[in-house]
Amino acid sequence: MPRLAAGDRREALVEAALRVMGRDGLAAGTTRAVVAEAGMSLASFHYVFASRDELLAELVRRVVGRELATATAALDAAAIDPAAGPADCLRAAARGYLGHLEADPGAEQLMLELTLHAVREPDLRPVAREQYRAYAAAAAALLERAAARTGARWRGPLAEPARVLVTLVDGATTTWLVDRDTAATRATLDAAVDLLVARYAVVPA
Amino acid sequence: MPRLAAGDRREALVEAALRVMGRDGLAAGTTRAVVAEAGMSLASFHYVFASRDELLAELVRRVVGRELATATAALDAAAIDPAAGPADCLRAAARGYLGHLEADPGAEQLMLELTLHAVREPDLRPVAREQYRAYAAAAAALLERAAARTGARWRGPLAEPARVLVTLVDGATTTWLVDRDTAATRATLDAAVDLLVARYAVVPA
DNA sequence: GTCTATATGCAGATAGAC
DNA sequence: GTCTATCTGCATATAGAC
Repeated sequence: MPRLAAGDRREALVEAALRVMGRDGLAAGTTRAVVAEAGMSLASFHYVFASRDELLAELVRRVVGRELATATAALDAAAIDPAAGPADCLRAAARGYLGHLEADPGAEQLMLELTLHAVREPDLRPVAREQYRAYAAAAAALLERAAARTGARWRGPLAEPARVLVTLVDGATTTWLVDRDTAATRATLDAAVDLLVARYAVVPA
Repeated sequence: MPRLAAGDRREALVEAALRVMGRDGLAAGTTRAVVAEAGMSLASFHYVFASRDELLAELVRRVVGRELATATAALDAAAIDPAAGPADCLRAAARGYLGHLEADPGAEQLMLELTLHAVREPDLRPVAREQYRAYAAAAAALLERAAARTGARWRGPLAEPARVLVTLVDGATTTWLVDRDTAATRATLDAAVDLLVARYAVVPA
């Protein structure tokens, strides 16, 4: 193995962990499985990470960052049609998410597993809180953007509908992972979006 | 230890597992930890359960049964006020659930951990599906009862709003477990109930 | 920086005496 | 039916040569 900078090695290990744990679950992502996937030795792992939990914390931060980037990109793409209303934008974003979930279910399941694990571990709890603060902020940004692009506006503070949105995506993910009923999940999200817009948005005539 | 019938021993082990895993998580619920909690020897475990997964399957079935009983009881209690509408009933049921979640967060977290674990294990996948079928049926029964008690009725098949309800409760649970913000979760559920009723219910004047 | 080899401990499951 | 003792394997983490 060539000599790698510590940062590059951390990066490679995070990517390997994502592959292994996405495929077989958080519990299957042992340090040994991760280094095998990365083609490294076990000692190299502990050279750049003090512990497995330190890897998990970095994993969450990295994936959340990636998700946020994907979400804003999807939203921008959805708001191109000038005749679209905020409900159309949000529906398109929801479908985008659902497509991503279908394409790589393991990744989203892993995030849920990580969240539940982090909540149990005192050292990782702050990471989970940060993760959900980021989700809420992203949801608020999504709502704001959907309104701005369609000339609508939202009643009251964004925090409430943003939290409803996060709750819905979380719940829809869990439910879909169990029954894999994409049509039903799409219907649920579509209905939820309509409800959200009906209650919180002011759409110009 | 006295000689116990196999059935009684299974029951005792399931209860012990619920305590240990509710407290410290699914991963901490090793066979050894469970038998220690139950005050039994390790061999007794394998005398009545072929494997740990068999215990987990029975665990899910038992808790789901208990949850369904609690949910219907709470609904009946909520529908006593003759002036209540379906939204009032559902709000009361949501608050009842939230109270239960606050009183014993570990139990609900454990159910989520079990669901995600079951989805990964081929042998347990059918258990998870059964669990969510039961949730959906319970949600439909809840909606039906809320309508019947208040003279309202639902538009279209119950399956769609029932799925929305399950999704919401799932998502609200995850979100609450992370930030423990009861007020925000209550607001989310209240808003969601209003939305649900506005879209799906026909309330008599 | 990178490796092999190892320390240490706990997991699920079983053997076999009583 | 119930127990102690044990088999077997894998976990995280570290020591120390190169």
